[in-house]
Amino acid sequence: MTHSEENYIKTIFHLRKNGFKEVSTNAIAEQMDTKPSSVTDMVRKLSEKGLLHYKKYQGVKLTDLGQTTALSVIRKHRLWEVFLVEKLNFSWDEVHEVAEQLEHIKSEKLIDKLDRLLDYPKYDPHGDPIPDKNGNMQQLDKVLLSSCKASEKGIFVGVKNSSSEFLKYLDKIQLVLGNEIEILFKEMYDDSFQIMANGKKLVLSGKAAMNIYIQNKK
Amino acid sequence: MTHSEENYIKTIFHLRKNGFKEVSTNAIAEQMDTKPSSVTDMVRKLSEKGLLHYKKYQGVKLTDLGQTTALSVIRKHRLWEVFLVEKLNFSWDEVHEVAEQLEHIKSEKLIDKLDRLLDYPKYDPHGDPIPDKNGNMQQLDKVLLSSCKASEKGIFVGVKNSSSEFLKYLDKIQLVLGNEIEILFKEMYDDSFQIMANGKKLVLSGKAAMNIYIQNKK
DNA sequence: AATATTATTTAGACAAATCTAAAAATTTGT
DNA sequence: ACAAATTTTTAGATTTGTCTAAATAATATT
Repeated sequence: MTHSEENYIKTIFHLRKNGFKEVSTNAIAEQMDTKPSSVTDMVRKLSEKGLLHYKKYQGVKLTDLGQTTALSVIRKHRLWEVFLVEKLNFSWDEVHEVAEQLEHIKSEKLIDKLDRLLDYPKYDPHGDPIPDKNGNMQQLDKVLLSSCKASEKGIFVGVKNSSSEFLKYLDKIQLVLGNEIEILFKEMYDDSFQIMANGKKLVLSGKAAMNIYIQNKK
Repeated sequence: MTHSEENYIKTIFHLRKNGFKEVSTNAIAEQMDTKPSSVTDMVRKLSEKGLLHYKKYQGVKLTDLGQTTALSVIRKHRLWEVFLVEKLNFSWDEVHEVAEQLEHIKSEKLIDKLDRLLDYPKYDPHGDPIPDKNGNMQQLDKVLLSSCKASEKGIFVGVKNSSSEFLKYLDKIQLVLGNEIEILFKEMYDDSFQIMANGKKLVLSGKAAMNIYIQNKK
């Protein structure tokens, strides 16, 4: 598989996960910053290779082989991200770009050994689950902060958007994965939140709250 | 720079080092397992990019920019090899292929941090020197075992040929980088050597002796 | 020095991944 | 339900890196 093919498969996997049944040509094109006509060509090729189901005008769906392939690439990406943060002291907003390259290195032995070096991590630096060798991953039942009500408590376990700007913003306000969060107040006017985290009071905009996952405590 | 371009530059650097003034089209083609006509095309392109000097029918020579580029790729390759052996417990005969892929990852920060993680190694697992950020490397004044005479002593500091077969052979006879070697006898009939290494007597063929570098003790 | 051999380049083609522009199919709106 | 808007596909072109086959230049041989 080429880098490009792997990127298509990975993108289709992510798009499908985000609630689409069949993934449309335009959606793929937009996500990958390419033209719909290019997507049609590639999708046809991937279909011939048995990685996805494709019928003209009807979008695509990964086959089992396609799923497996996607999970393998995602596993590599996330393991490399952990390596970059844990072993090389990258900050969590710097790792994505480099991991995009590293995920295409072909060596099963390399990934197995990397996994062992990192002590078989279950989550990447952004809280996303890392598939194991068989493609199984441990998904926390997390909810968006924006969907929570006043007085609820939880633990900050992930971000929805991993853009560098958002991650740097979280660094600045010292909100760190694993922090306990208590919702003090929700402002209905603009959907902003007052929370207590890490012993400090914080105000989060509605936009920020829509990108923070917390694991609810009952 | 593309992977392919980097591979050409690296190959040309190595060929030139091995005693050629101008590197010929055919030599490059043979080394890279491609056709001379492909080399001509690529060499023309690299010349336009200012990485090497090229005049028709007269072979090529790297420019300063080309040298620098080659050393940068070689630095990455060798650092990754150290990482694979030291941190992931690869054996020295398994690292080359994976490092061939990793050497093309583009991130200066990554390499700087990897260098630090490994504590700024000066040599790779085969004894080859690792260029620093400025392209400087510490070349030992080593000689081939095959060029030595009886009673000479030295330290095994490198291999000329890093083929997997040769490296596995050395593993089998337990000859390890850093071992002290004493030449007991050179058999003129077939250029084989009797040596003492590691407290053990070994017989090395002329072929093996031509691929073992030792640092002479005066 | 003329000829044979070898090395190198040129010309034209191909596969991969992309693009633009136009055509066709599907979906939407009234 | 039919026209309008949108989505998707097709057709043809481009770039990169490669190839084969033929032509040309350089080198070696006698």
